[in-house]
Amino acid sequence: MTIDPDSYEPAYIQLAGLLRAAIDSGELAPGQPVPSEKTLIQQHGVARETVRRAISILRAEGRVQTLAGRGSYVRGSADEAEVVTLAPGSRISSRMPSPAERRQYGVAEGVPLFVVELEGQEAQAYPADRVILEVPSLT
Amino acid sequence: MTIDPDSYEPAYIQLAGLLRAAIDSGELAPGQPVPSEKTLIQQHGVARETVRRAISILRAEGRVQTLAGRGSYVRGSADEAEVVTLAPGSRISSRMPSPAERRQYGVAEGVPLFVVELEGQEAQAYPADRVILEVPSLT
DNA sequence: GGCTATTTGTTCGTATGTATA
DNA sequence: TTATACATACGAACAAATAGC
Repeated sequence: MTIDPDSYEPAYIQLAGLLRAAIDSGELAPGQPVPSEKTLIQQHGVARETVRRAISILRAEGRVQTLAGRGSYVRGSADEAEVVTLAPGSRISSRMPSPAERRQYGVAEGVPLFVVELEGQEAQAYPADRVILEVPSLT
Repeated sequence: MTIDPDSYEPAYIQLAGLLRAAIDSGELAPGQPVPSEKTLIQQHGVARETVRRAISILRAEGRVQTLAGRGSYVRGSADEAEVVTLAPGSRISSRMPSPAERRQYGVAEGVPLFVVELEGQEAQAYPADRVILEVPSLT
């Protein structure tokens, strides 16, 4: 699989696609490191910015986790997600957090934020990569 | 308000903060254009990439909308959001969509995706910038 | 503790293409 | 057509974090 610089599709999108496919196929299994930037630059003959943009896409999709000075690692599909039960009448929105919200709620870079609002109560927020919301069953 | 290149805080984060504050304070009102890249480069004495990264942050937060060849514009806070009612037993997660998902569900660039799963049914997905999820009241 | 190699993070410069006015 | 503005992509440099010795 190679990257076509003349494609209508930007190189960083192509590279993200290659890496996404490798993850989805199991070629890159959870816990395994994604090849380093330098390796990807050499393997695909692209610039560093192209590699970094591709990685950032996978990070935002929750597929990999990047550690400064170490590398990027494939995340498990359902690693450890806390289940939060929703109260009746709750309204849920999701968006990217501001830095202040990232700090306040402990949200990783590139990860969306859940905002749960309930009439007469203060809004609650959760990192979307570590929390699943649940509507209680009737039983 | 100025940007300090020697700060521990990256210049693009500082600039995003300045612009965010300008939007939140109403100095930049909904519908108004954000200053152009060239203007921001000159006003703050930073490189183009610094400006572009700052803008991309605001875009991901849903605060601005960027139109190629024109500029970035401040988005209205609660423009028009569809309310989707959740069935009992639903489980909700949120993440950035892959390109295929963006096409399939009509999600704008930099906007998270809601994924609603219900036992025994196919998962449903919604663009998080146009949809609010609601847990029905008991009444 | 330090030192070194590796890797990611940030910033600048430059160039080309595309879309809009 | 020209000017403006955003999108992509290359190269380069230095800083910061990490790991191993």
